[in-house]
Amino acid sequence: MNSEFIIAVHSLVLLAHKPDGMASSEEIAANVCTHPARVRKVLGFLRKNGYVTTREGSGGGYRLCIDPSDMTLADIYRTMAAGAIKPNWCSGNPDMDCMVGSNMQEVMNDVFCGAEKQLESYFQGITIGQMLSRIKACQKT
Amino acid sequence: MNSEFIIAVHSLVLLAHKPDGMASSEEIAANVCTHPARVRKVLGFLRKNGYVTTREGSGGGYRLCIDPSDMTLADIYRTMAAGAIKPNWCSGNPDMDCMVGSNMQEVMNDVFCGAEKQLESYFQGITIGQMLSRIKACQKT
DNA sequence: TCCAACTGTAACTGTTAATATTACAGTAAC
DNA sequence: GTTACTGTAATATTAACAGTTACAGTTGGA
Repeated sequence: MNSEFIIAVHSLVLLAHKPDGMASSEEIAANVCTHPARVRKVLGFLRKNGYVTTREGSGGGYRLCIDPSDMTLADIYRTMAAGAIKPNWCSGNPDMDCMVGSNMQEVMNDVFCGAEKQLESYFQGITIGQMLSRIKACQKT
Repeated sequence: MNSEFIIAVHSLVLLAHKPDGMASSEEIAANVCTHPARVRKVLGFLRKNGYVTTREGSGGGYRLCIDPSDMTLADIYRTMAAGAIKPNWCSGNPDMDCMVGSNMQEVMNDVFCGAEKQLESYFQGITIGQMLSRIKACQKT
């Protein structure tokens, strides 16, 4: 799994938690524990997909523009990490003479496509709002 | 996802397909498209978990010792790639002052554990025997 | 109008993980 | 005892990933 998915989710939860729903890349990076440039890259994707708005210049930053309970991890997965569970390495070779070796890539591909759908349906059931609730629950205990 | 999972599945399907259910690391490696030493490593794991038997020395090799229709991808996943969908990178830090940053690791971990279970239940529904059937179906078309 | 605080991007570096390769000891069949 | 294997460790080699630097473009306010 792509770690940009994690950065995206963490950033959105943080924005949902902030009273004014806004933060700079520097503030988010400190919370996520990474470099501001990386946060800007990830949140740039989220902006292009309509999850946040950005304001450049002094006093600028990122702001959530969707209700946290309407945003699922599946949306973010599709945006940031689609196809991430399938390994980039693959076995066999379609030009091969053997039935197994020549068709394995196609069959394996189908298997991972199914796995991806399964994963997406799981992520579909978790919203950013729920993530925030879970974090609050952690805090109490 | 770990590519050793793919090598394991491919090797087992190949063994299931062979009339005598047997092959050497060299033969398997040529079919999978990797190095024999890698195949030996992966099939060593499978031997330790009781899926294949090996015979050293001349005329030796690997032999399937479980019915292909009793062996699911979930078994292989647990053996070769457990925990593979969770990224090794993680955001936040438990020692942090912020509620979001300090609890994100734990919540994210729970999310990925759930995802893993979901994936395993999907793999549970696919056997090595079915993989071979799918490959035969590919061949016909 | 200039300065300070931001985002947007691209280029580059360093580090880690994945894969390939080599090597050789151990084992079994002929 | 020679040949054909597995088992395993060590060592390249390569690709992926995260971190960093740099700078142009934008905005708000002194």
